[in-house]
Formats: sequence, C-alpha cells, structure tokens
Amino acid sequence: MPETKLLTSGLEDYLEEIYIAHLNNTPLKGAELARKLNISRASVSEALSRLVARKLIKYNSYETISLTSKGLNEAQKVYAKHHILKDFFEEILGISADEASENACKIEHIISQNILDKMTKYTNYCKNHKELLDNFKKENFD
Amino acid sequence: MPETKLLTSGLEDYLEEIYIAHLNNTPLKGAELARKLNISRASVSEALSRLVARKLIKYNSYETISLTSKGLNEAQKVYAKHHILKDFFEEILGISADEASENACKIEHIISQNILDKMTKYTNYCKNHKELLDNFKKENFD
DNA sequence: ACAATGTGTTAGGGTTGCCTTACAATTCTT
DNA sequence: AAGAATTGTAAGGCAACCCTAACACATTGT
Repeated sequence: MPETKLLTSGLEDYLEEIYIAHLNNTPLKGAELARKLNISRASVSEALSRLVARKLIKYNSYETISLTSKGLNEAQKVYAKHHILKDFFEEILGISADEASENACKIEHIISQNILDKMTKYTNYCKNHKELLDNFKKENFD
Repeated sequence: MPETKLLTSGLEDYLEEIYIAHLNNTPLKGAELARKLNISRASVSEALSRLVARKLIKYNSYETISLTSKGLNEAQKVYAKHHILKDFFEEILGISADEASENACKIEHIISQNILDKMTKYTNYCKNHKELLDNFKKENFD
C-alpha cells in the first residue's frame, strides 16, 4: 500500500486516455492526446516527460505513446475506479452517461479504495434486486 | 448558475472551516485555522487575503475571522455537499465516520449538484426502507 | 510593566500544471 | 524532392498552493 502517491490527478488523466487508446488499438501521439484532453501540445509534452520520468510510458518524439507494464498497471487501476463510479451514478442514481463519466473522471483520483469496494458490492447487490431500484425510480421521476 | 468557479478547492476548505467555527460560536483566528488545517501560518495569511479579496470573509489582523453574507452563502453550500456525501457513505455504504468525512472533504469540491441532489433523494429513500439496507448489510459483513 | 508567548506578515523559494509564441523536426502530399 | 501540414519542444509567463525564516505586533501572566 503505497502511502506516497505515485501520480497526481493530472497525470492519471493522461494515463487513462493513453490506456483507452491502448484498449482501442488506436495509435496515440502527443498532438492527438492534446486534442482529446483539450490541452495545449506544449503542456502535453511536459506531462509526457513526467510520465516517462516515472517510467509509466515509453515515448520518443513522433512515435506512438505506449504504456510500460507499470503504467498499464496504474492505468488499469484508474480505469477500474472510473468504471465503478460511472456505473454507480448511472445505474443507481440514474445519471446520464455523460455526466456520470465527467464526475467519475474527477472523483476517481481522490476517493478511497475502501469506499470503491463497498460501492461495487452495493451496485451489484442492487442489480440483483431490481425491484428495490424500480421502486425508488417510481418515486423519483423528476 | 456561475460557470466560472468562484472558489478553488483550497479556498473552499478554508471557508468550510471558518463556517464550522461560526456554527460553534467559536472565535477563530488565523493561527488556529492554520493548526486545524495543518498548514503554516504564512499560507493561511495568504489564503485569507484571497478570501478577503473575493469578499467572502471579513478579517483584520489579530481579530476574529468572520463571514460576509456572500461567504456564508458559499460556505453553506459547501457544507451541505459535505453532509450529503458523508451521510451517504456512512448510512448506505457503511463507511466509518472518519473515512466518510475525509472523502467527503475532497469530493465535495468537484461533484455536480445534480448528482448530489439524486444522492440526497436516494439516501432518504433508503432510510425510509430500512429493510433493503439491512439485507445488503447481512450479505456483506466483511 | 515587561518578558514570554502567541499571532501575523514579508520575503524568498519551490512545485505542479496550464498557457502562448516561436521555432525545429518530421511526415505527408503532390 | 519540396513545400505544406503536422507534431514536438523551448522559453517565458502566470496562478494557486505550500514552505521556512525572520521580524513586527499583540496579548498575557506574574
């Protein structure tokens, strides 16, 4: 259990986006990443250096960004968190996919693992007992 | 709906602490605030200037910090968010008070109002249907 | 009243992270 | 191959936070 945080929120966002490209088998370069995250190429360039320094990605100018195994590991953790949160927001609270994702993206960096674990169990429990949720929804058609 | 954020996360933390002192009728000075937040007196001094500049607090050296009506308003909003999150974590997910509070403290600054609203309704719904929660808890005594 | 203690500010630093502008290197297109 | 387009990097800035050290000012206690 690393008490010292390896990654800042910002770097986790970059890493996550790189991971998504990896999942999609889509080659990703800095400029494209900048577009995706709505950040200047210069800032992305800096961030990639930081990620390389921390040995989370491999990257040489003009080439495709790739994850090291350490980076893949970290990215998967972040991505899993994202998923748990998004799922909860959507399925339990009935939030739209976009809003759920947006919020998950910010919260994933700071919420404790313990809460995420409980949340996972909870969401699963509710999915297996649909009737409970249906009742809630019935009472809350805004 | 102010699209431009009035307060950064950091300033919201200061404001919240000031608000709690206000609720408790406890006079609060900079040094005490520094102790509470575990931050140097110098940093607190800076932060207070920023809060004064934004007209959220009234403050003169060596006097007690007080909220303007604008500040009170903002503080109440932050505090309400904190409460909703903490309550949800504790009551629904069964998280300890400390951990619930710690997490709420970070998430309150970034989560959308819409999600908080739904979360409030949801928590209330569950409180009125205890049996559902009891079942969940029975299946999840870690 | 005056020393000890507590409080606040300034000055000088540091980090992260973002920006723009300008230039360099590469790749694409014709 | 050569110019156009894309991509990357440097340099210089800025804001939010945080720190320590040193000093000024206030309050308290004996």
